[in-house]
Amino acid sequence: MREVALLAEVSLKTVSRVINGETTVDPELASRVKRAAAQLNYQPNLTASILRRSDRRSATIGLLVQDVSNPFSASIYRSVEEVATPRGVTVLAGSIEEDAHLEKVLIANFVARRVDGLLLVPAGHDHSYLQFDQRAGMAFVFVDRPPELFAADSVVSDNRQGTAGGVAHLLALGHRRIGYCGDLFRITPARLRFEGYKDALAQAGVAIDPAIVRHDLHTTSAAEAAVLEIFRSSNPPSALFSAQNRVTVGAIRALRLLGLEHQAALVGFDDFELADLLEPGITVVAQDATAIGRLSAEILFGRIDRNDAPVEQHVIHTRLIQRGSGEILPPNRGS
Amino acid sequence: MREVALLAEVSLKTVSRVINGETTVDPELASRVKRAAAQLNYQPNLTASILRRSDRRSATIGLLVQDVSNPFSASIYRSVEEVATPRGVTVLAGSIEEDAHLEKVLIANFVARRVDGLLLVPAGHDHSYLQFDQRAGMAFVFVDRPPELFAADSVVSDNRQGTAGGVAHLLALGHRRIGYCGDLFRITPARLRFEGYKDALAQAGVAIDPAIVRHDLHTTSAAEAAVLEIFRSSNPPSALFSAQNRVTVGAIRALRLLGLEHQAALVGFDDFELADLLEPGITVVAQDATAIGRLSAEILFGRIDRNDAPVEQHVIHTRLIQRGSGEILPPNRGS
DNA sequence: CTGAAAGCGCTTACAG
DNA sequence: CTGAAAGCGCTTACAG
Repeated sequence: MREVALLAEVSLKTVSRVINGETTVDPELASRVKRAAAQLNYQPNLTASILRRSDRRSATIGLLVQDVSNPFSASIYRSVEEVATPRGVTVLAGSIEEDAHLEKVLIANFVARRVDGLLLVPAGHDHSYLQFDQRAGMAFVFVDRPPELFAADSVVSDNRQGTAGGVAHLLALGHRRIGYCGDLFRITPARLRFEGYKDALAQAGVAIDPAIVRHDLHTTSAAEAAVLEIFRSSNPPSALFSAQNRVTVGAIRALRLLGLEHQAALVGFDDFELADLLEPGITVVAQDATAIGRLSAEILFGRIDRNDAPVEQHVIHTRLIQRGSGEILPPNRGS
Repeated sequence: MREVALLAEVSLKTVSRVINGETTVDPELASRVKRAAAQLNYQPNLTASILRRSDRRSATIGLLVQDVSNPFSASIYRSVEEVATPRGVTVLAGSIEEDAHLEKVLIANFVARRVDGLLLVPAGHDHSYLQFDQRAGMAFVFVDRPPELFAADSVVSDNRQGTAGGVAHLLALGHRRIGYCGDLFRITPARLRFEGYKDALAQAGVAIDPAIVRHDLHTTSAAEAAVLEIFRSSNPPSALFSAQNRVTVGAIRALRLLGLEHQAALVGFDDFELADLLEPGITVVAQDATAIGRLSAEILFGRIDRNDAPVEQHVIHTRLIQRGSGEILPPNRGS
């Protein structure tokens, strides 16, 4: 900028005005500045401008998910971007990989870069360490999982009711022995989904059998192995609820291997591409990732603008989509 | 930092030394500084530090893909992150959406934020506008698509040979009438894949019939409509090559609707999750997105460290995976 | 409408 | 081992 000013023979301040599109500049001077900037291939330095500016806005927000390559995370990312881009805001993203330490490292990094706000799918269970940043004006919105020991807005699915609805669907068809396979139990939505499973069974007066319940299945292959084990046991269930998208894929693989895909009913939590093209089609409790991402981003921008509104938890409803796998009848009721 | 210095009763420079972990500080002073920093909840400002530092490294790279929610892009993103994170480098990402203008806007934004280098899946066809940034020291690596009118490293799949191999596979089974459905024709890999299709047909002495060739199919639904049309015609092909992952999904949907999934052979370019669980399993020419992302990132970091090596194009090989849909025989040879 | 001075939070280059 | 001064590229707050 200094060089541009020298070449255009104006002051630094005049160059700054032209670059920022202020209208109170003599057209003659403005065009001289523009010519000089083009000639020197001047590139404004946003970071310097942010450092000095009084509002201190960086026009950047951070998004921390567990794994950018999981389709659920990717959909959230995409919908956040769709809210941010029209505002001229850039999204910085990162993957936490269910590691509470990595969560802290990435947040510190983003805070050090002075993002305007942070969208967070947290791995940890104590977010009190964020209170200093929050007091210093950092805006936080928790996505998919609520904050713990910390007050911030959140946008989550109705994990408990959604799961209860999916399990109730199986119960209504006459299933009485329904297995359950879930993601890492320490993750709040995983715990809530299990609560929903218990709710539905209790409502129907069915006792839980720990022999057909598995937690902490975090990869497709772990889920596959668990489902194989459950269905190879002496007293297998007639139906299964898989409480996460990767778990559902593992369950499908296991049932295929056993040749049981048309005998055992399956309902999964979270929808995925091609679920309708499998045979049978996979019945799911679908989350609305797009709505979650969009609302989270909108709330974050609201917080960034004025940080005084009371903290709220927003619940996005899930929807049961029947495609066949969840409508398989139990043996005693089968045709 | 100034406030920390005041509270600890040392100079600004001493605080800077402690924060940056320099060892030439009296332990007594160092601990006083640390206490003061903790008490004031001091957060270092990375952007200010970068602005002043002589090497000017921001420890940030930019990644521009077409659509972060496409599984191919998501895999690249993930593998780039796996190279960047251990180096303490943050990845800034954005979606170009096949819009050459948006490409320029996002690049300008990233350059203004002084990223150390840029990984780019380009939408445009004239990258000469990047030469000023390149001369100013910005490192570029083109991913999945080569640069045009511009010299930079690139990492791409062997689109032409991979497609030729997939089509040759169908020809070897006796298919003579093979349809082709491709993504936006202006995209270089789309064009190269079509070249590969033509290569294989020419090699086998089979003439191309434009009636069963479609380009510019950019969404699943557009591909589905095109495939419906091709197979509903009076002279449908016995096999189809779908040249992109979304196109393949559309083709699968169309063949299902027509009840032809076990009659018409299908080979797709780019692998996707669950391809093996469909009936029939989908035969694909698989790209190694992880290798592409990883190599691209490594080359970029090499460029950032020393910018003098000659520009290279790296080709990552594809691999034919036979799963059933590509092994369906033509009617005259059918059992 | 234009510009000279000060300063954002930090590091450099130097002197002690 | 420690610190006072200058400056990274920009904007603010003011005077003209």
